[in-house]
Amino acid sequence: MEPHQQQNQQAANDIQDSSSGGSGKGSFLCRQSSTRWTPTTDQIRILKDLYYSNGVRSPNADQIQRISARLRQYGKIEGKNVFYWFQNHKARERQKKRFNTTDHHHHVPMQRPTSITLTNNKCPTNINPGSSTGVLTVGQIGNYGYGSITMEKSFRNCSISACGSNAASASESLSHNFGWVGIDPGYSPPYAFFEPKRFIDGIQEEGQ
Amino acid sequence: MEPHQQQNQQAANDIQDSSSGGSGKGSFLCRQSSTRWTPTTDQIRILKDLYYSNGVRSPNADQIQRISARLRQYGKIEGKNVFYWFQNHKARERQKKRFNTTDHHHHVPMQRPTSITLTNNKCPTNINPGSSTGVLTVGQIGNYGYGSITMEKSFRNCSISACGSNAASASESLSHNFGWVGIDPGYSPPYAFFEPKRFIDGIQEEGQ
DNA sequence: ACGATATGAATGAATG
DNA sequence: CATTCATTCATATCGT
Repeated sequence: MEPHQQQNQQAANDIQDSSSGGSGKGSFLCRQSSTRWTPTTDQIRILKDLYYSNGVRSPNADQIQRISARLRQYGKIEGKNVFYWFQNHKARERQKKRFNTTDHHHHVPMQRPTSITLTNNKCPTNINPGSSTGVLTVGQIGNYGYGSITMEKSFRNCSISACGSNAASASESLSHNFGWVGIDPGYSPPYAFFEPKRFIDGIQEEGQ
Repeated sequence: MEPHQQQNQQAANDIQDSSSGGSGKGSFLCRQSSTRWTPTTDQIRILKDLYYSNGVRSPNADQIQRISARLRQYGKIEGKNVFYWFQNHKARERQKKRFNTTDHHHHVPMQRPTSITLTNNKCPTNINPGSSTGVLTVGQIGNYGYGSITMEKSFRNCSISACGSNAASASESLSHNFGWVGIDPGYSPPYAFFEPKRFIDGIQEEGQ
């Protein structure tokens, strides 16, 4: 993100409203997919300000509305744009950090290398805490627990296959089984609607 | 959501299994590297059909079993996939509406007409309904016509051609729409198949 | 023009 | 059910 944002851009704006245009692109009938939202500098500035100065990471619906309403002054924008922006910004900051922690900053492709892409995420053995790339993290409004990037629960990375327990799951891959985490009979979550664990195969026991 | 259906579909994934028919094809071992389910177009079509035409929102374990069994003929799939699909689809439909609408539906104790209810079709560039590749379109079905299954996209190096034996599935797509898993086509109960309230709070047919 | 990168958008999978 | 995370696709943009 920081490396270089798109600095140019006309603030002007807002562009074509709908349909239209046909800017080149070759295909008409572009259904909204073309011309994805391109934030203006002002919008980006405000978004980053919210992100870094106000600690906003995952705004809820209400906040999103407010934010998008505010940003609308600077160009066309929708709620989902704001939503995705925060999602992406957060995810990418994290992702970038993940590569940077264990190793020195190298130029890692980190993106599908056009080849094998095993994408084997190395379980970050130790994420060095406190490397908040300039994040101020003031206050941390009402977020859930994550506020700072540093304390993210990245244990999720270890993913399903490895983390665990036995490698037994690897065996059934040829069948129709589910490499899904083993069920834990007897485990009844408080908020149990029915979890997928229940019906996966033939198990599908009673309703909890 | 659907403006561009992506991903290489169809299974065959499962690691390098037998490369029957895989032939040279450039690089083998492309292997999709993803452990997550990638629904085929047919599977998506059916799921949407269930969702929009049959009002299926939160199928219970039993329904999930049947649905997944039915979808299995179009590609690898498991119960949890169906479960998650409905969960996500429903959640996103709501969420999108939530932060995109100008109207705050805050719990107003009484019916106060003052609410704005802009209800503007926030749908960015609404796609004309009914574009869902010929699904039946019974009842009202909110918009969400985004079908665009025909759209072809650039795949990555890892082509999926070897995947085999589907492709034919596209043909029958228009016929058996109503042939729901265990139900006789022809009699399509609105929401008959799931019993009201299973073990959780009934949420199923609330809205639309 | 391409190729690489940055980033918007979408969605499967989980968790609370 | 809502929220969040991870992954991947699609495309705008920049560099050479």
